[in-house]
Amino acid sequence: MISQAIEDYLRTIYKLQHGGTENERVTTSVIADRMGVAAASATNMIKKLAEMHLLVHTPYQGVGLTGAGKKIALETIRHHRLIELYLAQALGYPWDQIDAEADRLEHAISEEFEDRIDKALGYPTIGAHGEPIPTKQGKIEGPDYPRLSDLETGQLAIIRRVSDRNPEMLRYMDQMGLQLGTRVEVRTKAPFSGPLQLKIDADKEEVLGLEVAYNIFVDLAP
Amino acid sequence: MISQAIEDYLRTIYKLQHGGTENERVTTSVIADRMGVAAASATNMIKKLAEMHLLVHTPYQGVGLTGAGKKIALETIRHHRLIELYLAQALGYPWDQIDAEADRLEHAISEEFEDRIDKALGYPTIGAHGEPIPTKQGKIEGPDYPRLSDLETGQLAIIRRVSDRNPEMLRYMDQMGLQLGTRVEVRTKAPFSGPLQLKIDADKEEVLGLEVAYNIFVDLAP
DNA sequence: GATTTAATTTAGCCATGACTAAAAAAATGT
DNA sequence: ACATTTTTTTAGTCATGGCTAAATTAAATC
Repeated sequence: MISQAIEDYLRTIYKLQHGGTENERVTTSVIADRMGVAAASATNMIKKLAEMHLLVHTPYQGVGLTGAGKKIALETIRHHRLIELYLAQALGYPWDQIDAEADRLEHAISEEFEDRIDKALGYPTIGAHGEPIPTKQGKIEGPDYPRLSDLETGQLAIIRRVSDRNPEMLRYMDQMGLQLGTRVEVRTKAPFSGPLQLKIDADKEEVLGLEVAYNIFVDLAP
Repeated sequence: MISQAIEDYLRTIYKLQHGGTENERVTTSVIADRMGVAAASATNMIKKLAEMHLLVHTPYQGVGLTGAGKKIALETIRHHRLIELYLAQALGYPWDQIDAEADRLEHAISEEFEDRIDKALGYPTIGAHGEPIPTKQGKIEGPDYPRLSDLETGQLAIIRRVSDRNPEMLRYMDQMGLQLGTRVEVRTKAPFSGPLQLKIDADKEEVLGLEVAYNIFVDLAP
């Protein structure tokens, strides 16, 4: 049987394989860290998931999801993102709170519920933080946007996606007026990994640290 | 800690104490039956709940909730009924499906979520099957409606509440045009616990079995 | 009142998924 | 190359909440 814990692990592993910087090995300790459990607990679950053929484990090396594992991960991610979007759009939740709430709800919903909120939202393909929402068939695709921190002085862009990992950072972005669709222009970029000076929405100028900029993905304006 | 299982047991026990016919003892076997578990499992949980002072258990006699136990039960019932109503009103669920869905969701929601759907629904006091919704403070009150099966020939009444226990029965009521607010008139009542002949909504006549009528509560029209 | 039946409890087991402590393997430093 | 540190795994424990089988108590029947 597929328990909640299994779903959580698979989702976490999927996101580590993909979301993260390319070609990083997905190791026991990274998984344990993300799941907030002890390394031994992660080892146990990895062993179990390997026995269930949901992932392949090379001891001391890391894991990789199988087709079956990926399928479950994507279903779980779909649930999660649909719920997030529903919380934001239908119930007016701010975007820094939806991840935590969706974490709890995603395991409790039925297919019926998923279908109904999907319909209520108009069959969306993009989540509340700009991430692509996997289809019911388990397809996921979305553009590979560059990070705001990679832009050069003078470049103009539109915010298309943000990392949802740190709620405090999301709140900070809100404060700065940085949302999906916001137009930003890099006025100056300080050397040695310094902060960016941004023009936001052709409106106001702000200084933004590189760590925040690293978690914002943009579409280069033509 | 208050686990999901504890909440489920307390809610079930509360409903057995109140909802049911008066003065029935709430015994281990009745609880086990309603929870769908073996009697021994219920015994274990009852023991645990008694140790937590959430109920008082007289061995071989039955249980009674303490103030603390009742409080948790009512919170859980509030969650459940708010979710049910939300599913029906906001997502268009038919009333025979909301109980099962709410069962799964009720343990997953936060206070924040409860507050938001409460607000979205306009702070309702009556649930989707006509049951009173406990307040946040744990107060619950509602009229004691007579059962449709207790009416006499010729009486006119309005449906105010139905039992939500049997989804199939709810579906049947729907088919017959029996909903909250529906006006019914008892045309004839067959003797020896026979069926009722009803005029529904001054519209059509139908014959209704006594078991169904027993699960419908009505307001006597003046 | 004795016996049978039904309800309840006890005893002991299982799966899940956490944990700590210790052992083993891999990576790193000198 | 060898010692140290870090990562991973193994071993063994715990709490939760189910289960069955057997024992006990209460209720019902003769």
